[in-house]
Parts: sequence; C-alpha cells; structure tokens
Amino acid sequence: MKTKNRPPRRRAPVQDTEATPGEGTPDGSLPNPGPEPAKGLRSRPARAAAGAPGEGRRRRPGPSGPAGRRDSSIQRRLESNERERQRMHKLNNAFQALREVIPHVRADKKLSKIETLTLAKNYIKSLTATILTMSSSRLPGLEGPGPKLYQHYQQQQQQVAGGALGATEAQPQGHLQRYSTQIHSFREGT
DNA sequence: TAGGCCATCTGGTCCT
DNA sequence: AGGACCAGATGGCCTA
Repeated sequence: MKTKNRPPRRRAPVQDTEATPGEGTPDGSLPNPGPEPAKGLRSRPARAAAGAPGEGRRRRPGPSGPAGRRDSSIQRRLESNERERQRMHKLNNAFQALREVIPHVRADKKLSKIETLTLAKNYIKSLTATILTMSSSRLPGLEGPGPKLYQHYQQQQQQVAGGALGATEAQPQGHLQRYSTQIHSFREGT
C-alpha cells in the first residue's frame, strides 16, 4: 500500500449504469472464471449459478461504459478491470492468511474483514502486552530490556494515540482484557 | 424481508 | 503513459 498524502477525493457524478442483472456480458466483457474460487461462505460458482449462466455479477455498462466507447478504450477498460480483480483477489488472499493466524473460537464461522482486522489489532496488542510483562518480570532490577521495552512501548502508544489513550488502554493488561473480551463475544456469536 | 457482507465495475488520482 | 490504488455504486447471496 502506497503512502499517499492526497486531499480527500470527490467521486465523479454517478453514471447511470442501467444495471441489468442476468443479462450476462453484452459488452463482451472478459468472462470471469477467477483465479480461484473465493474461499468463504459463498463461492463464486455458487453466485454465478444464481445469476447469469457462467457469470457472477456483471453489470451492463451505461452510456459512459464500454458499450459506448471505441474498441481500444474498451480493451483498456477490460484490462483494467482484470487487474483490479487480481488486486482484490490478492487482498482477499492476504485477509485469508491473516484469518488463519488469528486464534479465534468459532472456526466454523468465517471472520468478516472488519472482524479480522479488529481481532488482529487486539491480538497484536495482547501479544505485545504479554511480551512486555514476561520480559519485565523475568529480568528483575535494571538488567535486561524489560523496563526499557515497557517504557518504549508506552511512548509509542502515547505518540500513536496522541495521548488520548484511556487508562486501561495504556496498560498491557488492558489489551489482553480487550482481546479476551472480543474472543468471548465471538464465542457468543455476537 | 431487511440488513450485512461481499465481488465487481468504474473513473479519479497518484506514482513510477 | 500505464499501472496501482482508492472509493462510490450496484447488485447478488445469506442469515436472522
């Protein structure tokens, strides 16, 4: 992900895409077999089967879409679409990889993206807290990196949050508590 | 049926 | 210039 410092974007006026689900690919869009079926509750084949034959969701382009363009423009758009699909697939693969390393209870239920990110954040924080706790307790006195680690961690937290961390949040135990609470909420299915 | 989640399309913006 | 990134729009699928 690139780091960009750009002003807030404003979406261009909405084009009337005249969505007509189930019409397939009237514009000759590339068929979308997909590099791999989406891993999850719903697979692409399942989606495709319910819609147009052999196709997932494909909208018919509106006046500004490929249907009203020159061939070269259409080709570029289709290639761009394909790249975007690949990019999103890579992103989803990364999400899946992340899901697989986050311990959580309901293994039968796939974590959503927002759940994955939130859980991962709290998991990292709880691991950090654990490391800090262990390193400081195992090395009594001024020896070892424990106290320094903890001080460094606290400084980082204050910088990142702009000093807006709550009292509980600033403590390693707070992260652990939050993570276990979240795990519990997933177990309850809430 | 409503709401949540998701895949895809699309055009704008930024980067190389 | 072309590709990557981003976010809005759209519509399908699933669950409560």
